Amino acid sequence: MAINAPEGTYDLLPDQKLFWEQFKNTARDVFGRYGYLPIETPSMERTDLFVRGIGEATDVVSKEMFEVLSGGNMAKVLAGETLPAKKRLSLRPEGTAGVVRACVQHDLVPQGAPPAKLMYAGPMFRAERPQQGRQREFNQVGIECLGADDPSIDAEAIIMLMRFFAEVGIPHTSMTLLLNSMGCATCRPAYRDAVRAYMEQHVDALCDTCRQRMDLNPLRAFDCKNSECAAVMEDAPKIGEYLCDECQAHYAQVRGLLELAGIQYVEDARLVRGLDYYTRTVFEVQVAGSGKAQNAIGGGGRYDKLAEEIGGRPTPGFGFALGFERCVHVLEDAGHAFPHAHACQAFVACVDDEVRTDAFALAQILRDAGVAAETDHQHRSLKSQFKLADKLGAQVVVILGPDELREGNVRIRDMRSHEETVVPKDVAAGTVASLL
RNA sequence: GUGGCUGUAGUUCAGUCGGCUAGAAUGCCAGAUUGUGGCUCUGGAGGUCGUGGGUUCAAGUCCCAUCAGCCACCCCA
Repeated sequence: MAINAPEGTYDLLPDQKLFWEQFKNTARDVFGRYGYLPIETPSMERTDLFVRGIGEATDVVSKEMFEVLSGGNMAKVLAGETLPAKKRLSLRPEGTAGVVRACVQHDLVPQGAPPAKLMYAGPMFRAERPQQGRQREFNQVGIECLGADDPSIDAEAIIMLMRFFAEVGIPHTSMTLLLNSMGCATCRPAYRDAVRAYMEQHVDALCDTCRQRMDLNPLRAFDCKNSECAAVMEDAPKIGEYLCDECQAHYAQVRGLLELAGIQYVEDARLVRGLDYYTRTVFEVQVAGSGKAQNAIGGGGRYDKLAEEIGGRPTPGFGFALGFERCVHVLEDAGHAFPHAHACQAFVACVDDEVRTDAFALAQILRDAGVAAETDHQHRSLKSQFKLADKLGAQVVVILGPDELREGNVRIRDMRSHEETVVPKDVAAGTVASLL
Protein backbone atom coordinates (compact mmCIF):
# COMPACT_ATOMS: atom_id res chain seq x y z
CA MET A 1 0.00 0.00 0.00
CA ALA A 2 1.43 3.36 -1.03
CA ILE A 3 1.86 5.88 1.77
CA ASN A 4 0.10 9.21 1.35
CA ALA A 5 0.75 12.54 3.02
CA PRO A 6 -0.59 12.50 6.60
CA GLU A 7 -4.24 13.36 7.15
CA GLY A 8 -4.89 17.05 6.75
CA THR A 9 -1.53 17.82 5.14
CA TYR A 10 -0.85 18.36 1.47
CA ASP A 11 1.98 18.91 -0.98
CA LEU A 12 2.58 22.26 -2.60
CA LEU A 13 3.34 21.11 -6.15
CA PRO A 14 5.50 23.35 -8.37
CA ASP A 15 2.70 25.59 -9.66
CA GLN A 16 1.25 26.03 -6.16
CA LYS A 17 4.66 26.48 -4.63
CA LEU A 18 5.37 29.24 -7.16
CA PHE A 19 2.15 30.99 -6.15
CA TRP A 20 2.95 30.64 -2.44
CA GLU A 21 6.33 32.30 -3.07
CA GLN A 22 4.66 35.11 -5.03
CA PHE A 23 2.06 35.46 -2.28
CA LYS A 24 4.80 35.85 0.35
CA ASN A 25 6.69 38.31 -1.84
CA THR A 26 3.57 40.42 -2.25
CA ALA A 27 3.17 40.41 1.53
CA ARG A 28 6.79 41.43 2.00
CA ASP A 29 6.34 44.27 -0.51
CA VAL A 30 3.06 45.60 0.85
CA PHE A 31 3.87 45.17 4.53
CA GLY A 32 7.39 46.45 3.92
CA ARG A 33 5.96 49.77 2.77
CA TYR A 34 4.41 50.07 6.23
CA GLY A 35 7.71 49.34 7.95
CA TYR A 36 7.25 45.65 8.71
CA LEU A 37 10.37 43.46 8.55
CA PRO A 38 10.48 39.67 8.18
CA ILE A 39 11.16 37.43 11.14
CA GLU A 40 11.21 33.66 11.38
CA THR A 41 10.65 31.87 14.65
CA PRO A 42 10.78 28.10 15.31
CA SER A 43 7.96 25.82 14.18
CA MET A 44 7.84 24.49 17.72
CA GLU A 45 7.88 26.26 21.04
CA ARG A 46 7.60 25.23 24.65
CA THR A 47 4.05 24.12 25.28
CA ASP A 48 3.68 26.46 28.24
CA LEU A 49 4.25 29.47 25.96
CA PHE A 50 1.02 28.64 24.19
CA VAL A 51 -0.79 27.65 27.37
CA ARG A 52 0.05 30.97 29.03
CA GLY A 53 -0.16 33.13 25.92
CA ILE A 54 -3.18 31.83 24.07
CA GLY A 55 -5.03 30.57 27.11
CA GLU A 56 -5.46 27.16 28.65
CA ALA A 57 -9.23 27.12 28.17
CA THR A 58 -9.19 27.93 24.46
CA ASP A 59 -10.01 25.17 22.00
CA VAL A 60 -6.76 25.79 20.16
CA VAL A 61 -4.70 24.95 23.25
CA SER A 62 -6.93 22.47 25.03
CA LYS A 63 -7.56 20.12 22.14
CA GLU A 64 -5.90 21.16 18.90
CA MET A 65 -2.18 21.19 19.62
CA PHE A 66 0.32 18.69 18.27
CA GLU A 67 2.70 17.98 21.11
CA VAL A 68 6.22 17.02 20.16
CA LEU A 69 8.36 14.46 21.92
CA SER A 70 11.96 13.55 21.25
CA GLY A 71 12.65 9.82 20.99
CA GLY A 72 13.87 9.41 24.56
CA ASN A 73 11.10 11.47 26.08
CA MET A 74 8.47 9.51 24.20
CA ALA A 75 9.46 6.43 26.15
CA LYS A 76 9.30 8.34 29.44
CA VAL A 77 5.82 9.68 28.73
CA LEU A 78 4.57 6.26 27.72
CA ALA A 79 5.93 4.97 31.02
CA GLY A 80 3.78 7.52 32.82
CA GLU A 81 6.55 9.96 33.69
CA THR A 82 5.79 13.71 33.69
CA LEU A 83 8.24 15.84 31.74
CA PRO A 84 9.57 19.16 33.04
CA ALA A 85 8.05 22.21 31.32
CA LYS A 86 11.16 22.90 29.22
CA LYS A 87 10.94 19.42 27.67
CA ARG A 88 7.31 19.79 26.69
CA LEU A 89 7.14 21.11 23.14
CA SER A 90 4.29 21.78 20.73
CA LEU A 91 4.11 22.62 17.05
CA ARG A 92 2.91 26.20 16.86
CA PRO A 93 -0.86 26.52 16.33
CA GLU A 94 -0.52 30.22 15.48
CA GLY A 95 2.22 32.77 15.01
CA THR A 96 1.71 35.50 17.57
CA ALA A 97 2.94 33.74 20.71
CA GLY A 98 6.28 32.86 19.13
CA VAL A 99 6.92 36.33 17.74
CA VAL A 100 6.06 38.01 21.04
CA ARG A 101 8.33 35.53 22.81
CA ALA A 102 11.15 36.46 20.42
CA CYS A 103 10.54 40.17 21.09
CA VAL A 104 10.80 39.61 24.82
CA GLN A 105 13.80 37.28 24.58
CA HIS A 106 15.81 39.60 22.32
CA ASP A 107 14.48 42.80 23.86
CA LEU A 108 13.29 44.09 20.50
CA VAL A 109 11.27 46.80 22.22
CA PRO A 110 13.70 48.48 24.64
CA GLN A 111 12.57 51.57 26.52
CA GLY A 112 12.23 54.57 24.26
CA ALA A 113 12.49 52.52 21.09
CA PRO A 114 10.11 52.80 18.15
CA PRO A 115 7.56 50.01 17.87
CA ALA A 116 8.85 46.68 16.57
CA LYS A 117 7.03 45.88 13.34
CA LEU A 118 7.47 42.26 12.29
CA MET A 119 5.97 39.95 9.70
CA TYR A 120 6.12 36.20 9.29
CA ALA A 121 4.98 33.59 6.81
CA GLY A 122 4.98 29.87 7.37
CA PRO A 123 3.20 26.73 8.44
CA MET A 124 0.99 26.41 11.51
CA PHE A 125 -0.35 23.15 12.95
CA ARG A 126 -3.68 22.29 14.51
CA ALA A 127 -4.97 18.80 15.20
CA GLU A 128 -8.46 19.40 13.85
CA ARG A 129 -10.54 17.20 11.61
CA PRO A 130 -9.69 18.49 8.12
CA GLN A 131 -12.29 19.93 5.80
CA GLN A 132 -12.67 22.61 3.18
CA GLY A 133 -10.43 25.52 4.15
CA ARG A 134 -9.00 23.76 7.16
CA GLN A 135 -5.82 21.68 7.11
CA ARG A 136 -3.80 20.27 9.97
CA GLU A 137 -0.73 21.95 8.57
CA PHE A 138 -1.58 25.22 6.88
CA ASN A 139 0.22 28.39 5.89
CA GLN A 140 -0.32 31.76 7.42
CA VAL A 141 1.10 35.19 6.79
CA GLY A 142 0.91 37.56 9.71
CA ILE A 143 2.25 40.69 11.30
CA GLU A 144 2.85 41.81 14.86
CA CYS A 145 3.48 45.34 16.07
CA LEU A 146 4.79 45.67 19.61
CA GLY A 147 5.45 48.70 21.71
CA ALA A 148 2.70 51.11 20.68
CA ASP A 149 -0.82 51.38 22.01
CA ASP A 150 -2.03 54.14 19.72
CA PRO A 151 -5.17 53.40 17.70
CA SER A 152 -3.31 54.52 14.58
CA ILE A 153 -1.37 51.24 14.75
CA ASP A 154 -4.63 49.28 14.69
CA ALA A 155 -6.07 51.26 11.79
CA GLU A 156 -2.83 51.23 9.82
CA ALA A 157 -2.52 47.46 10.05
CA ILE A 158 -6.13 46.88 9.03
CA ILE A 159 -5.74 49.22 6.05
CA MET A 160 -2.53 47.41 5.15
CA LEU A 161 -4.28 44.03 5.23
CA MET A 162 -7.05 45.24 2.94
CA ARG A 163 -4.43 46.62 0.55
CA PHE A 164 -2.69 43.26 0.55
CA PHE A 165 -5.88 41.37 -0.27
CA ALA A 166 -6.54 43.78 -3.12
CA GLU A 167 -3.01 43.32 -4.44
CA VAL A 168 -3.20 39.53 -4.55
CA GLY A 169 -6.43 39.80 -6.49
CA ILE A 170 -9.23 39.09 -4.03
CA PRO A 171 -12.24 41.05 -5.31
CA HIS A 172 -12.87 43.76 -2.75
CA THR A 173 -16.61 43.52 -3.33
CA SER A 174 -16.58 39.98 -1.93
CA MET A 175 -14.93 40.98 1.34
CA THR A 176 -16.52 42.23 4.53
CA LEU A 177 -14.49 43.76 7.34
CA LEU A 178 -16.03 43.08 10.74
CA LEU A 179 -14.94 45.24 13.65
CA ASN A 180 -15.46 45.21 17.38
CA SER A 181 -13.81 46.19 20.66
CA MET A 182 -13.47 43.65 23.43
CA GLY A 183 -12.53 46.13 26.13
CA CYS A 184 -9.57 45.88 28.43
CA ALA A 185 -8.64 44.52 31.85
CA THR A 186 -10.55 47.39 33.42
CA CYS A 187 -13.88 47.04 31.70
CA ARG A 188 -14.07 43.52 30.32
CA PRO A 189 -14.56 41.70 33.64
CA ALA A 190 -17.70 43.69 34.37
CA TYR A 191 -19.01 42.99 30.89
CA ARG A 192 -18.17 39.33 31.15
CA ASP A 193 -20.08 39.12 34.41
CA ALA A 194 -23.06 40.87 32.83
CA VAL A 195 -23.13 38.39 29.95
CA ARG A 196 -22.81 35.47 32.35
CA ALA A 197 -25.68 36.80 34.44
CA TYR A 198 -27.79 37.25 31.32
CA MET A 199 -27.02 33.70 30.19
CA GLU A 200 -27.95 32.32 33.58
CA GLN A 201 -31.37 33.90 33.18
CA HIS A 202 -31.81 32.16 29.81
CA VAL A 203 -29.98 28.95 30.58
CA ASP A 204 -32.90 26.78 29.46
CA ALA A 205 -32.66 28.01 25.89
CA LEU A 206 -28.91 27.44 25.55
CA CYS A 207 -27.11 24.45 24.07
CA ASP A 208 -24.82 22.29 26.21
CA THR A 209 -21.60 23.83 25.01
CA CYS A 210 -22.92 27.32 25.68
CA ARG A 211 -23.80 26.30 29.22
CA GLN A 212 -20.19 25.26 29.69
CA ARG A 213 -19.02 28.49 28.10
CA MET A 214 -21.15 30.42 30.57
CA ASP A 215 -18.69 29.56 33.34
CA LEU A 216 -15.46 29.29 31.39
CA ASN A 217 -15.64 32.02 28.79
CA PRO A 218 -19.16 33.42 28.35
CA LEU A 219 -18.17 35.71 25.47
CA ARG A 220 -17.62 32.72 23.22
CA ALA A 221 -21.37 32.09 23.22
CA PHE A 222 -21.63 34.95 20.74
CA ASP A 223 -19.92 32.71 18.20
CA CYS A 224 -22.40 29.85 18.60
CA LYS A 225 -24.06 28.91 15.32
CA ASN A 226 -26.98 27.22 17.05
CA SER A 227 -29.98 29.31 16.04
CA GLU A 228 -31.62 29.24 19.48
CA CYS A 229 -28.43 30.37 21.17
CA ALA A 230 -27.99 33.05 18.53
CA ALA A 231 -31.52 34.27 19.23
CA VAL A 232 -30.84 34.45 22.95
CA MET A 233 -27.49 36.16 22.50
CA GLU A 234 -29.09 38.70 20.18
CA ASP A 235 -30.50 40.49 23.22
CA ALA A 236 -27.51 39.95 25.46
CA PRO A 237 -25.74 42.99 26.89
CA LYS A 238 -23.60 44.75 24.28
CA ILE A 239 -19.92 45.40 24.94
CA GLY A 240 -20.33 48.99 23.76
CA GLU A 241 -22.31 49.86 26.84
CA TYR A 242 -19.60 48.55 29.13
CA LEU A 243 -16.43 49.93 27.56
CA CYS A 244 -14.45 52.23 29.80
CA ASP A 245 -13.74 55.77 28.63
CA GLU A 246 -10.27 54.88 27.36
CA CYS A 247 -11.54 51.91 25.37
CA GLN A 248 -14.40 53.97 23.95
CA ALA A 249 -11.97 56.62 22.80
CA HIS A 250 -9.56 54.07 21.35
CA TYR A 251 -12.29 52.31 19.41
CA ALA A 252 -13.71 55.60 18.12
CA GLN A 253 -10.31 56.66 16.82
CA VAL A 254 -9.76 53.35 15.03
CA ARG A 255 -13.12 53.76 13.31
CA GLY A 256 -12.37 57.35 12.42
CA LEU A 257 -9.03 56.50 10.84
CA LEU A 258 -10.57 53.66 8.84
CA GLU A 259 -13.26 55.99 7.56
CA LEU A 260 -10.64 58.57 6.66
CA ALA A 261 -8.93 55.89 4.54
CA GLY A 262 -12.21 55.00 2.87
CA ILE A 263 -12.30 51.50 4.37
CA GLN A 264 -15.80 50.08 4.68
CA TYR A 265 -16.47 48.10 7.85
CA VAL A 266 -19.36 46.54 9.71
CA GLU A 267 -19.52 46.77 13.47
CA ASP A 268 -20.27 43.37 14.93
CA ALA A 269 -20.81 43.21 18.68
CA ARG A 270 -20.79 39.41 18.44
CA LEU A 271 -17.26 39.24 17.06
CA VAL A 272 -15.20 37.64 19.81
CA ARG A 273 -11.84 36.19 18.98
CA GLY A 274 -11.21 32.68 20.25
CA LEU A 275 -7.78 33.40 21.68
CA ASP A 276 -7.63 34.79 25.20
CA TYR A 277 -4.97 37.39 24.55
CA TYR A 278 -7.10 39.86 22.64
CA THR A 279 -8.00 43.24 24.16
CA ARG A 280 -9.73 46.26 22.66
CA THR A 281 -9.76 46.17 18.85
CA VAL A 282 -10.64 42.87 17.20
CA PHE A 283 -11.49 42.36 13.54
CA GLU A 284 -12.06 39.72 10.94
CA VAL A 285 -12.22 39.74 7.15
CA GLN A 286 -14.90 37.45 5.78
CA VAL A 287 -15.70 36.49 2.23
CA ALA A 288 -19.19 35.95 0.92
CA GLY A 289 -20.43 32.96 -1.05
CA SER A 290 -18.09 30.03 -1.62
CA GLY A 291 -17.30 27.67 1.24
CA LYS A 292 -19.48 29.37 3.76
CA ALA A 293 -18.13 27.19 6.54
CA GLN A 294 -14.64 28.67 6.62
CA ASN A 295 -15.27 32.20 5.47
CA ALA A 296 -12.67 34.06 7.54
CA ILE A 297 -9.61 34.76 5.41
CA GLY A 298 -7.92 37.01 7.93
CA GLY A 299 -8.32 38.32 11.43
CA GLY A 300 -6.59 39.70 14.46
CA GLY A 301 -6.59 42.44 17.00
CA ARG A 302 -4.87 44.11 19.90
CA TYR A 303 -3.20 42.21 22.73
CA ASP A 304 -1.91 44.64 25.32
CA LYS A 305 -1.37 42.06 28.09
CA LEU A 306 0.26 39.23 26.15
CA ALA A 307 3.89 40.26 26.68
CA GLU A 308 3.37 40.39 30.44
CA GLU A 309 1.52 37.11 30.34
CA ILE A 310 4.61 35.34 29.03
CA GLY A 311 7.01 37.09 31.39
CA GLY A 312 8.07 40.24 29.56
CA ARG A 313 7.66 43.82 30.64
CA PRO A 314 4.30 45.39 29.82
CA THR A 315 4.29 45.93 26.04
CA PRO A 316 1.18 46.74 24.04
CA GLY A 317 0.75 44.82 20.79
CA PHE A 318 -1.37 44.44 17.72
CA GLY A 319 -1.34 41.72 15.09
CA PHE A 320 -3.22 39.76 12.50
CA ALA A 321 -2.88 36.59 10.48
CA LEU A 322 -4.30 35.54 7.17
CA GLY A 323 -4.77 32.05 5.76
CA PHE A 324 -3.00 31.27 2.51
CA GLU A 325 -5.11 28.24 1.60
CA ARG A 326 -8.33 30.11 2.21
CA CYS A 327 -7.17 32.95 0.00
CA VAL A 328 -6.33 30.45 -2.74
CA HIS A 329 -9.82 29.02 -2.44
CA VAL A 330 -11.40 32.45 -2.81
CA LEU A 331 -9.17 33.24 -5.78
CA GLU A 332 -10.08 29.95 -7.46
CA ASP A 333 -13.75 30.78 -7.13
CA ALA A 334 -13.09 34.22 -8.56
CA GLY A 335 -11.48 32.66 -11.63
CA HIS A 336 -8.03 33.99 -10.79
CA ALA A 337 -5.28 33.13 -13.31
CA PHE A 338 -2.61 31.32 -11.31
CA PRO A 339 0.99 31.27 -12.57
CA HIS A 340 2.52 28.18 -14.11
CA ALA A 341 6.01 27.12 -13.19
CA HIS A 342 8.30 26.85 -16.22
CA ALA A 343 11.75 25.39 -16.00
CA CYS A 344 12.66 25.67 -19.65
CA GLN A 345 13.34 28.66 -21.89
CA ALA A 346 15.30 26.89 -24.61
CA PHE A 347 15.13 23.26 -25.73
CA VAL A 348 18.02 21.64 -27.49
CA ALA A 349 16.68 19.07 -29.97
CA CYS A 350 18.72 16.53 -31.81
CA VAL A 351 17.84 15.13 -35.20
CA ASP A 352 19.46 11.75 -34.61
CA ASP A 353 21.46 9.90 -32.00
CA GLU A 354 24.80 10.87 -33.57
CA VAL A 355 24.49 14.41 -32.27
CA ARG A 356 23.27 13.59 -28.77
CA THR A 357 26.53 14.42 -27.07
CA ASP A 358 26.63 17.74 -28.96
CA ALA A 359 23.12 18.50 -27.68
CA PHE A 360 24.11 17.57 -24.15
CA ALA A 361 27.14 19.87 -24.36
CA LEU A 362 25.21 22.75 -25.92
CA ALA A 363 22.54 22.59 -23.21
CA GLN A 364 25.33 22.99 -20.67
CA ILE A 365 26.73 26.03 -22.53
CA LEU A 366 23.27 27.63 -22.56
CA ARG A 367 22.83 27.06 -18.83
CA ASP A 368 26.24 28.57 -18.12
CA ALA A 369 25.07 31.59 -20.12
CA GLY A 370 22.09 31.95 -17.80
CA VAL A 371 19.45 30.32 -19.99
CA ALA A 372 17.12 27.66 -18.56
CA ALA A 373 17.84 24.90 -21.04
CA GLU A 374 16.60 21.34 -21.41
CA THR A 375 17.35 18.51 -23.78
CA ASP A 376 15.92 15.09 -24.55
CA HIS A 377 16.73 12.25 -22.17
CA GLN A 378 14.35 9.64 -23.59
CA HIS A 379 15.50 9.10 -27.17
CA ARG A 380 12.36 10.71 -28.52
CA SER A 381 11.80 11.38 -32.18
CA LEU A 382 12.50 14.91 -33.36
CA LYS A 383 8.78 15.53 -33.70
CA SER A 384 8.23 14.33 -30.18
CA GLN A 385 11.04 16.55 -28.94
CA PHE A 386 9.21 19.54 -30.42
CA LYS A 387 6.02 18.52 -28.66
CA LEU A 388 7.97 18.25 -25.46
CA ALA A 389 9.58 21.66 -25.97
CA ASP A 390 6.14 23.12 -26.52
CA LYS A 391 4.83 21.51 -23.36
CA LEU A 392 7.76 22.71 -21.31
CA GLY A 393 7.06 26.26 -22.45
CA ALA A 394 10.33 26.70 -24.34
CA GLN A 395 10.38 29.91 -26.37
CA VAL A 396 13.30 28.73 -28.47
CA VAL A 397 14.36 25.36 -29.88
CA VAL A 398 17.93 24.80 -30.97
CA ILE A 399 18.08 22.06 -33.59
CA LEU A 400 21.26 20.06 -33.92
CA GLY A 401 21.40 18.21 -37.20
CA PRO A 402 24.24 16.47 -39.06
CA ASP A 403 23.81 18.79 -42.05
CA GLU A 404 24.29 22.00 -40.08
CA LEU A 405 26.94 20.58 -37.78
CA ARG A 406 29.12 19.68 -40.74
CA GLU A 407 29.41 23.41 -41.40
CA GLY A 408 29.81 24.14 -37.70
CA ASN A 409 26.29 25.60 -37.49
CA VAL A 410 23.07 25.04 -35.54
CA ARG A 411 19.51 25.94 -36.47
CA ILE A 412 17.53 28.12 -34.07
CA ARG A 413 13.73 28.25 -34.16
CA ASP A 414 11.67 30.91 -32.42
CA MET A 415 8.61 28.98 -31.32
CA ARG A 416 6.33 32.01 -31.30
CA SER A 417 7.26 33.59 -34.64
CA HIS A 418 8.11 30.21 -36.26
CA GLU A 419 11.21 31.87 -37.75
CA GLU A 420 14.37 29.84 -38.15
CA THR A 421 17.93 31.00 -38.55
CA VAL A 422 21.17 29.10 -39.02
CA VAL A 423 24.06 30.45 -36.95
CA PRO A 424 27.56 29.27 -36.06
CA LYS A 425 27.48 26.94 -33.07
CA ASP A 426 29.84 29.25 -31.14
CA VAL A 427 27.36 32.12 -31.07
CA ALA A 428 24.27 29.97 -30.43
CA ALA A 429 24.03 30.95 -26.75
CA GLY A 430 24.05 34.64 -27.59
CA THR A 431 21.45 34.23 -30.32
CA VAL A 432 19.19 32.22 -28.02
CA ALA A 433 19.50 34.82 -25.26
CA SER A 434 18.56 37.60 -27.69
CA LEU A 435 15.33 35.78 -28.58
CA LEU A 436 14.10 35.35 -24.97
C1' G B 1 -13.52 14.52 18.98
C1' U B 2 -19.06 13.61 16.61
C1' G B 3 -21.91 12.84 12.14
C1' G B 4 -22.87 12.29 6.64
C1' C B 5 -21.19 11.23 1.56
C1' U B 6 -17.72 9.06 -1.95
C1' G B 7 -13.68 5.43 -3.62
C1' U B 8 -13.71 2.16 -11.32
C1' A B 9 -7.43 3.80 -16.71
C1' G B 10 -2.54 9.26 -15.40
C1' U B 11 -7.24 12.64 -14.79
C1' U B 12 -12.77 13.52 -14.83
C1' C B 13 -16.50 10.07 -14.90
C1' A B 14 -20.27 6.06 -17.05
C1' G B 15 -21.22 0.98 -15.87
C1' U B 16 -29.11 -0.75 -15.90
C1' C B 17 -32.14 -6.17 -12.20
C1' G B 18 -25.61 -9.34 -9.88
C1' G B 19 -24.61 -12.08 -16.04
C1' C B 20 -20.37 -12.70 -22.06
C1' U B 21 -13.64 -9.83 -23.16
C1' A B 22 -15.18 -3.35 -17.52
C1' G B 23 -16.39 1.58 -21.35
C1' A B 24 -16.20 7.07 -22.76
C1' A B 25 -13.88 11.70 -22.76
C1' U B 26 -9.36 13.84 -21.89
C1' G B 27 -4.22 12.98 -21.29
C1' C B 28 -0.10 9.70 -22.99
C1' C B 29 2.64 7.05 -27.23
C1' A B 30 3.07 6.25 -32.53
C1' G B 31 1.79 7.25 -37.61
C1' A B 32 -0.34 10.41 -41.57
C1' U B 33 4.29 14.56 -42.44
C1' U B 34 11.34 9.17 -44.05
C1' G B 35 14.66 16.72 -40.19
C1' U B 36 10.09 20.52 -37.08
C1' G B 37 5.38 22.03 -31.84
C1' G B 38 0.00 23.91 -31.21
C1' C B 39 -4.98 22.17 -35.33
C1' U B 40 -7.01 17.70 -37.76
C1' C B 41 -7.40 12.44 -38.83
C1' U B 42 -5.93 7.19 -37.91
C1' G B 43 -4.01 3.55 -34.77
C1' G B 44 -1.92 1.88 -30.00
C1' A B 45 -0.67 1.28 -24.93
C1' G B 46 -2.76 1.90 -20.26
C1' G B 47 -7.27 -1.31 -14.94
C1' U B 48 -4.68 -5.50 -7.98
C1' C B 49 -12.67 -1.86 -9.99
C1' G B 50 -9.19 1.52 -2.49
C1' U B 51 -7.89 -3.04 0.67
C1' G B 52 -9.47 -7.65 3.16
C1' G B 53 -13.24 -11.03 3.98
C1' G B 54 -18.41 -12.88 3.12
C1' U B 55 -23.08 -14.26 0.19
C1' U B 56 -23.76 -16.48 -4.84
C1' C B 57 -23.29 -20.98 -10.31
C1' A B 58 -21.59 -15.84 -11.13
C1' A B 59 -19.72 -9.54 -7.54
C1' G B 60 -17.34 -3.19 -10.18
C1' U B 61 -22.63 -4.06 -8.57
C1' C B 62 -25.19 -7.09 -2.51
C1' C B 63 -23.32 -7.64 2.98
C1' C B 64 -19.39 -6.88 6.85
C1' A B 65 -14.80 -4.87 8.23
C1' U B 66 -10.84 -1.66 7.22
C1' C B 67 -8.15 2.34 4.93
C1' A B 68 -8.29 6.88 2.29
C1' G B 69 -10.60 11.29 0.49
C1' C B 70 -14.41 14.96 0.70
C1' C B 71 -18.24 17.68 3.41
C1' A B 72 -20.69 19.35 7.82
C1' C B 73 -20.65 20.05 13.34
C1' C B 74 -17.05 22.21 16.48
C1' C B 75 -13.14 25.83 16.18
C1' C B 76 -10.19 29.26 13.73
C1' A B 77 -6.71 32.13 9.48
